[in-house]
Order: sequence, then C-alpha cells, then structure tokens
Amino acid sequence: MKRAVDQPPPLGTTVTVDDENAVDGPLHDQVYRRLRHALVTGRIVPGRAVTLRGLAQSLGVSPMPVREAIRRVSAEGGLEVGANRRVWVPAMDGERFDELIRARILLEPEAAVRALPHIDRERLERLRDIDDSIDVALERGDVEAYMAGNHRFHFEIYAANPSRVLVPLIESLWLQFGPFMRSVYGRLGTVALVDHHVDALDAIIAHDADALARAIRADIMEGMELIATSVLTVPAAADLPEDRRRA
Amino acid sequence: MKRAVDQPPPLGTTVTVDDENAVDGPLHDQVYRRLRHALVTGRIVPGRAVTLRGLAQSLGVSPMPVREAIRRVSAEGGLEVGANRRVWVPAMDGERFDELIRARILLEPEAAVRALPHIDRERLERLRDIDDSIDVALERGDVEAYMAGNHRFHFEIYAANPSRVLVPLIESLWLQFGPFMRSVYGRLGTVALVDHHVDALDAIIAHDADALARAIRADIMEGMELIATSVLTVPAAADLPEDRRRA
DNA sequence: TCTCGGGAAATGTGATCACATTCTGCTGGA
DNA sequence: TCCAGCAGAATGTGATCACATTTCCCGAGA
Repeated sequence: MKRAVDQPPPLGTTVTVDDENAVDGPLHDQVYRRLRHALVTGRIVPGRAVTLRGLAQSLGVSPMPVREAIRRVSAEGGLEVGANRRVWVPAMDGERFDELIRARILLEPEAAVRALPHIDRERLERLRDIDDSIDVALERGDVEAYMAGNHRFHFEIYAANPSRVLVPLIESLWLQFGPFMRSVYGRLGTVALVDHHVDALDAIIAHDADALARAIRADIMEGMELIATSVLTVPAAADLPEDRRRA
Repeated sequence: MKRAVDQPPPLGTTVTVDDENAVDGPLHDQVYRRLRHALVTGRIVPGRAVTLRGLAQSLGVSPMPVREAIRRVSAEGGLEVGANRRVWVPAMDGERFDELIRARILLEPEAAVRALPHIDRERLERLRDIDDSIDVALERGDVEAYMAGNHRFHFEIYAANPSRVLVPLIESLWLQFGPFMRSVYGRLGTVALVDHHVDALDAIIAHDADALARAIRADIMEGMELIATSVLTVPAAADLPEDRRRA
C-alpha cells in the first residue's frame, strides 16, 4: 500500500453516514441531514469519493433522494463535483484554509452579536448542557462527539437570530472545515483541544456584545493556530489529476 | 384586482427564465444557470411561486433536471421551500435586507483585495468593456442589462482569485438581492443609478488594495442608501400565511 | 517488471410513471 | 352576501428503467 495520505480510496467504496436523529420529512431531506452531519463531524475524509448508488445502498434508500441531497450539499460547498461529474469531499490547501478562516472571523462574531438579544434563558441552559457534553467528550478523547458538540454550541448561538442569512453562510464554512479538522484531530488527539466556550457563555450572561464577539473570534483563532503549529505541510492542490478539476 | 404589491400570483403561472448563453453541459446545469441568471437580473419577482412542471414546460425540458436545479438554487438561498414543500422567491424584509448588506460589506472588499493580485491585463480589459456596457444600459434605461452588467463587473473581479471559497458565498448574497433590487429599480427607473465602478478600476490599475476595498464598500453602501431613501416601507414578514413558513 | 489494450462493471443523467398531499374553484346551504 | 364542503386539478416525491460515458481490472506483449 503505497498510497499517499489523504489520497482517495478506490471509487465505489461504501461511505457510512449513519446518524441517529433526523427521521422525519422527505427522504431527500433525511439523507441531506445525515450527509451533512457526517461531514461536519468529519466522518468522511477529504478526497473520499461519494457515489449515488453507493451512498444510497449504505443508507438503504433509492438513488433518487440521494441525488437531491448530494446536489444540495455540493451547492453548500460540502462536496465537490468534478468535470467528469463525479463527486468527492474537497481536499484542503493553504489558500482555501486561509480564506475559510478569514470568512469565519468576518461572519461569526457578527452573527453572534446579532443573535445575542434573542438568546433567552432556555437557550442559555441548552448552551450550558452542550458545553458540559463537550467537556465529557474531551475527557473521553471522543473526537467525533467533540466536533458535534462544538458545532451545536456555535449554531445554538447563531440560530437564535431567526433571520436565515448569516447562518447558512456559516454552515457552509463549517461544512467545508469538518472533514479536514477531523483529519487534524486524528493526528493530534483531543489532548490539544481546549474548551474556550466559557468566555462566550460569560459574555452572553452579561449581555456584552463586544466580549461575545471577542470570545468567538478567539475561539476561531485558536483553532487556526492549532493547525498552523501542528500541520505545517498542507497538501498542495497543484498536483491534482486532470479529472479532479472543478466543473 | 385587489392584490397587494409583491403578493404572489396564482400558482402554476409560467415563469420565463430564457437566457441566451449556457447551452453546454448537463441539462440540470443549464437550467441552473438560466434560473440563477433570471434571479440575479431580477426577472422573477419576490413572492413568485416556482413549480417543477411549470418551469420545466417553460424551458422545454422534463421536470427531472429542473428538480435538481431548483434544489441547488434553493440551497444557495435564491429560492425558498416552504413547509408544504412548495417553492417561491423569498420576500424581503428589513432585517433580512440589513443582514444581506452587512454580509456584503464584510465579504466583498475582502474578496476584491484577495483577487487584486490575480487581475491581469486581459481581465482589466474585460472589466472596462463591462463598465462601458453598464453605461450604455443606464443611458438606455435598461434595468435588466444594468443588473446583469453590474453582476458581471463585481464577479469578474472576485473570480480572479481561483479559490472558490468567498465567491460562492457572495454569489449567494447576490442571488438573494436580485429580485428585490429589480422591484426597487422598477419603481425608481435607472435615473437614480450612478456608475461607481471607475474608482474600483482606478484602484485596480494602481494596485491599491485599500482603495479597492474602499471603492467596493462605497458601491455597496450607495446601493443601500438608495433603498433607504426610496422604499422606506418594506413589507413586513410577520403577516405571511401559515404555509409560507420556512421548512 | 512495466506498459498498453479491451471487455466488464460502475457511474451520473434524464425520462416516465405512480402516489399522497395540497391547492383551487365551484356548488350548496344559511 | 358569506361560508363550509367537495370534486378535480396540480404539486412535490420517490422508484425504476435506459443510455452514454467513464473507470476499473486483468491479461497480453515487450
């Protein structure tokens, strides 16, 4: 096995995206949610090919709803369709990572500040519960549970704002980050991860918009530095095979 | 006819989204591009319902590729699917407008600055041509041509950066703005529109990143003030019928 | 050991059909 | 004049099939 790291496995390999929740609504919606959750928690590695029939069989549904779910996720940047119309999880490179981080820093503090007045007591309680579950995940070294909790924490804040403008944009960014972050955590383990959400919680309780923006920003910067100090060599995007170009 | 402004017409009314270019690639891709162009140039009014079979018939294709195109556009925020799974062009309200403008101001100057080093002589020439066509459109009072040119101008800049992170985010914002701006221009005419792209062109020629960011920002702010000073009363989102809630 | 074909398998695309749900418009009654 | 109710039309969803293209796999040849 001489395959390089993060090189895609042979096509047609089954991809498991099982997810307990999300069992109502149209089938394509359920497939969409399960696929998205699998990406956000990094259950699918970058470069992995996703096929219609393969994913359909792995989920026990017909190819039809999978088609719509894949189209939807790829429109959000979570999957990439090639010139040969084949779909895979996009690979990460330095430039893309930098822009993703920049977009997160621009959008997420803004979204948090705009959501702040909408955060009521119950939501704050849920945020505390999520934060606790993150601590548990970190103690147990459960990377996947940590990533799921981290995602839920951030969007439990942003989604307090009923407007659906900033949230979908930020969701798109997380969708693109998930698989890569997982591969990073996989090399580092959870020991390097720290829970920085207490500052955000304090700012919410104090109704301090500036402090909340700073806490969110610090949380993002921290994750970025974790990458910078650990994975100095990011795979170059130049040496992709011809058929892996974007459509 | 007692229907209020921007109220959706009866379902099933055909929507024309003809577009000259874009005739290669998969059918669902062509439908996607034509649908998107129709939205960006404001050819479809907010509140207008979009049906599978209706759009398919109006484009002369089967409902299948339309289904994927609609799913893709709605994932980008250009269409909204209701709890009854029906699709329409989202209506605008004050909060949404504010967040869209804010996101544009955060993302577009950044995208322009990152694209600046990639703008070569040929692209600059294309930008000049586009700017000329905008002037022609303004003189002729052709709103649709103005909107198409304005879109092409901005993305001819942003897309110089080969990375596909910021551009899709900004595309999503324009997709949501298009129908609303058209209805605004429809009331004002093109006399209120000014071409502010010369500052951007000068900044590009001078390789001045700060000046470019300022020019883009000013262009966005200008459009916003045009709305603020003209359409003070934006339709309230509260009085939407039950079935028009987001899914 | 490596390279080049060639047949088989797998892929995405599009069309068509069936079905449950929802909307529309008319009719009846008060 | 208004409103409830019903029948018919229209809608989105999902399944299945056919087809062109691409990819994979294995063996022949150097």
